Amino acid sequence: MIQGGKSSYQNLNEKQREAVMTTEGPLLILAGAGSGKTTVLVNRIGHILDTNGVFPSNILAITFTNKAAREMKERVERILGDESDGMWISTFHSCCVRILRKNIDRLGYTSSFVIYDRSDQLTLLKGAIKELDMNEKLYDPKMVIGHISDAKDKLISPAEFMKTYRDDFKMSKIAAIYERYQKNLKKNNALDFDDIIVKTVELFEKNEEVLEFYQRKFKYVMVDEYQDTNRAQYRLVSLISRLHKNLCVVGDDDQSIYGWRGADITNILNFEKEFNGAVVIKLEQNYRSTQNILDSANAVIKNNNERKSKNLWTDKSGGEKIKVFKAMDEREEGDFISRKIRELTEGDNGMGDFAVLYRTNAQSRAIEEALMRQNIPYKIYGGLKFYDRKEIKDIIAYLRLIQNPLDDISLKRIINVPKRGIGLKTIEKLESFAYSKEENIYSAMLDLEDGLISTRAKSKVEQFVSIISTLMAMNECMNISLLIEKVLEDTGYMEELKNENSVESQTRIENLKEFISSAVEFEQISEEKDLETFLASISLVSDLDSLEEGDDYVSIMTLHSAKGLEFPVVFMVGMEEGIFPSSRSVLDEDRLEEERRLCYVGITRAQQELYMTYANERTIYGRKNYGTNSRFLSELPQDCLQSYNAKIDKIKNHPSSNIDMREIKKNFTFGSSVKPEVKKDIDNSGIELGSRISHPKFGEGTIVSKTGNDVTIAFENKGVKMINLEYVKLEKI
DNA sequence: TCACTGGGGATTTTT
DNA sequence: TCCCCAGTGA
Repeated sequence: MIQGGKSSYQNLNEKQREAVMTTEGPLLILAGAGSGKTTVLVNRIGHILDTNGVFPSNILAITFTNKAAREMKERVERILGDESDGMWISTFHSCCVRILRKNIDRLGYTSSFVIYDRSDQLTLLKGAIKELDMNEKLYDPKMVIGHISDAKDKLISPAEFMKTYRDDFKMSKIAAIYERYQKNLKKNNALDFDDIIVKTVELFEKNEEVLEFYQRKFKYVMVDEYQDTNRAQYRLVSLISRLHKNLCVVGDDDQSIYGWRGADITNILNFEKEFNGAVVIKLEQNYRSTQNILDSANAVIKNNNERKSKNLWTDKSGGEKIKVFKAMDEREEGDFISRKIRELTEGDNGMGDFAVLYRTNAQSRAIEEALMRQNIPYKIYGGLKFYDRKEIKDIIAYLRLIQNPLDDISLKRIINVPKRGIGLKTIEKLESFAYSKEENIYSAMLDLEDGLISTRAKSKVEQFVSIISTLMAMNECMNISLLIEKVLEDTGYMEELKNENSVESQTRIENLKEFISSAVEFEQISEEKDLETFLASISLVSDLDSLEEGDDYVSIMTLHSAKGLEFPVVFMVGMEEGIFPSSRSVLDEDRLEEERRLCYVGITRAQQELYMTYANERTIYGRKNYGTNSRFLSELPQDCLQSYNAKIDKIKNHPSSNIDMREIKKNFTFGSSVKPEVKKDIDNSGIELGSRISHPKFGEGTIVSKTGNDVTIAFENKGVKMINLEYVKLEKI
């Protein structure tokens, strides 16, 4: 039945084969970096299908990224061909969207729901705060979104949230905002990213027969990157697999770097406890990197306490040493990298062999400038995403409104884009009118009462309605790419851009054209070709999906974005205390361990060569900072290293800083830009870890860490702040 | 309604 | 430093 079926398992190592053969019951595969987990998953799927009575449609494989899903799908198709039809290999989100489209009416939404991204969320949330007559200054929307998202990750409903924080003034206000926000989402027939998971769980828990349907369907469930799952995803997975119990999860606790996004590392650490009779298989043989690279990665990660022990090994012994370079500043750091790349491309390496990885996006500029100076082609991942561009968001807003007229957020976005003389006042009136009738803005616009708005405004609104309703009719009979062109034309959007005739408007037009071609491509490859599916698919993609390895350019990106990728030569830059590990994590053991895992992820991206660089002096947000080497550098084994010029210092937090971290976290404020007051007026020798000082503005505090001229101080009632000694005079107490 | 300005804030972000 | 947003004046 399967081409090359069993015989191909001969290429697997013993552990891998064991993982492939273990198909029944709960299975945890601890797959170290580069240990061939996708190969195992793909072969395992093939093996499951060898079993009598199992069909492709009985298999569900879940990944986090589209890229991973696509890769797995391709590889499965390669060994199974048409046999793979009907199998679900998709991301958590697209799998849930698929389920919701069918059944969400049971939760009071309609199947034409739209998906809100982060900026839509923010708009909606600000509206909710306003409706509740609260002050945005006090309830910072980003902070509130954080709390809401956190709650959703943990499946905490607004009501439960309220109950938990009944006695906490501020948090109970946030609970009220959460409740209103959720109500408004529903009113707009919209889901945010978190809802996609949460609502699916809700659907399953409230509708036994729906759950049963999927439980029966999916006899075998596989989850990739299990270390990144949150509570909600954990719940989802355990619900679906409860009947057959054939749940296989693959993950690496050492690569858990999304804790701050709600990923719950205990999901993987406690798997054996949660799922009775679970088998655990460790894949420790690495096929990617040299021994030196692996030794370094192992040595760094060994400093973490919270982990399942694991030791990567390879039969590729030796290899190039890890090269450490100390630069004067970020400019020299960049030049070192571009020189090295030039040098190595004289030999066997192509531009596509290199990646430059940094901790924060802000670091990309110095790197870009250096690469440009040497005329090195590069591609940057992250930063402003294609779908985040204004013109793309505008056209998407039009499409969303056409699909789902309940979507007030999209309507408000484009009602006056391009300018049609419908101003803020008019929109406000329309909104409160709609609100009073418990309707959405668009439907309110369909039958306007006389005298509500001026006749001038009224005729403008009617024009707008007529454009949209025509487009809605067109959607019924037209394919998407054509519809998009119609939208751009009929709304006057394209015309306005053309009239502007600037370089900027030109790129916007280019981007819109690219958007149209993405629609054309969608029409060619997708089974369902309706607007609904198109909009969902673009809400669920990221720029990272477009990364193609082997191309002739250097890839530059954050360490987070690099997870799952590999490159022959990797540069990890900005290896300085305060940058990496970030100054926000050095005070907290858990966060520091996550930074260390991020470092582990970075190191294990390298196949042959790894460079680590740091700078003495770095300008951050227009201010000079002086740094010391990252503690992670000092954790590397000496005999794996080759240093150009660096003497690596050991970094330690003050051991006896007997400060209660929980207390500090409560009112953690960071990076208050302390204005230059008194110039260098401090005897640096007076600043020691643990010593008590007094700050002109913040009062008394204790010094908890020190890097160059930056000291971090825990203040009695102002939380923790980082102070640059160059600008502020501190008095020793 | 729109263009300008000044203040404040600025990890990481698979979907 | 650079970008976003709220507030202001024409």
